Amino acid sequence: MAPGYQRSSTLAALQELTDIATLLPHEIARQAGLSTSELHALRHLMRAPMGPVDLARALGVTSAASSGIVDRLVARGHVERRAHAADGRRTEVLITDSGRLEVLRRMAPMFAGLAALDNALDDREREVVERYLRGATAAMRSAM
Amino acid sequence: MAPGYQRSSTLAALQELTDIATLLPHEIARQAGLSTSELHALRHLMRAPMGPVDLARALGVTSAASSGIVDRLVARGHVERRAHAADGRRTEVLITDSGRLEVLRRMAPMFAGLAALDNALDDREREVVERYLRGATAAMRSAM
DNA sequence: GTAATATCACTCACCTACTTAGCAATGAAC
DNA sequence: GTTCATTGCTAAGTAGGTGAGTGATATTAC
Repeated sequence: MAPGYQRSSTLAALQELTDIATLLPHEIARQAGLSTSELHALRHLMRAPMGPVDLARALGVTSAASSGIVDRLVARGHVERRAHAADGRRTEVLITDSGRLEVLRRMAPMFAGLAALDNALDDREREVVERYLRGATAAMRSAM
Repeated sequence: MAPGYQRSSTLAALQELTDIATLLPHEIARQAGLSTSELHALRHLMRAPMGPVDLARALGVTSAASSGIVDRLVARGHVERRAHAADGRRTEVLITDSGRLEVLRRMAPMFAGLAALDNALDDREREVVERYLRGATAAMRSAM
């Protein structure tokens, strides 16, 4: 936290949360024997299949790096490549059950905790929390 | 977010915040011409000088890597090494004005936004937000 | 006081995972 | 049919990490 800004308990809590949020993917990846890029790739692919170039954009890397990430995930049986139905240039990368499970079982404790936390909020509290979270996101975007 | 868990607006907002929080150091580092490890080193050193091994622990890297990080920051004029007053094995790494400014001026918009957000909370709201943030942190720790 | 052990900070060799540049195949626009 | 754009890859090079080892220094045990 910067000098000149009053350090409040909410700002301290936010700092701790964002520090943990940065560490978590590294730790989950380490447990799963993956790099953080591989883990993030699996997280994106859990939502829907995507092509390597789309995956590159989602991960913020080049298409060359994306090819390598997909190669390594294929080698582990976590994803598979398929030809695109309509566009001969493209491939589609789909997560396998192995890949999906690798992510889910490690993140399940977090999801359960977050769901319980969320369910404990009443409507008014939820509104306050959401406004704060969106405000914090906007504040961070202003430095980007 | 995992299937089976109800996706609420607060969980969506939290997801967006944690994604941004992960991207922000990369973007700040890129703007400053630093690696993310170098940026995090500067953030730690803004609080107090520390030795390379302490810095290694704080950053989660080996002492070899820490030496390299310090080397590169010295080369940029962002830190300096000094001999330790009492322990001949140790050095102390101190941030310079250049290094401090490099971090602060890029993060100032975020700090200002977060301070404004914080100041807009009344006591009851603050209690709700802090409880939520600490709960979210605990949920993430449970997956580590 | 001396020896054994531990710690600090570094160097070196090696490795991983990225980038840049370039290419072949394919699709879009004309 | 030609030109331009996109996809996805390979090859070469780079950045930044680790593990192992080293010398200097401090601490502990005797």
